Amino acid sequence: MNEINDVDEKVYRLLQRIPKGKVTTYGNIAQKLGLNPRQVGRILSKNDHPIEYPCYKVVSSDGSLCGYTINGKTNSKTLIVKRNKLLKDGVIFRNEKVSKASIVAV
DNA sequence: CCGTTGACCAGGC
DNA sequence: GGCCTGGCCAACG
Repeated sequence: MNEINDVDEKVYRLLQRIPKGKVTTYGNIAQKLGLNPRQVGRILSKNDHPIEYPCYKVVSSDGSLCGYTINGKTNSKTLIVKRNKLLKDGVIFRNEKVSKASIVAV
């Protein structure tokens, strides 16, 4: 059972606000909500809602993909899923990283 | 209570 | 651009 508290809900709201074809960073969200970047990652890893919320639209500050937990597991497989979702959204990739042009601030 | 562990980040080289 | 370091701070055992 994942209970959604206030902070979590704010994070998820911001996710839904990211334009199609764009992504944002953990640090950006953190700053927006006055949190530590690590706390944002923690929230997403513990309360991932891969269907309802586009948590895949969050990448590291340098554009590289991290984590992406599905059903409590994080591995190369889930990482591929994340990349595919981003590609499908029209996000531009530069090697294995998201191009800076696709990273937007919320 | 303490040490370890992260879906991080900025700065220095 | 990549690698390393220090800082960060809640959660866990």
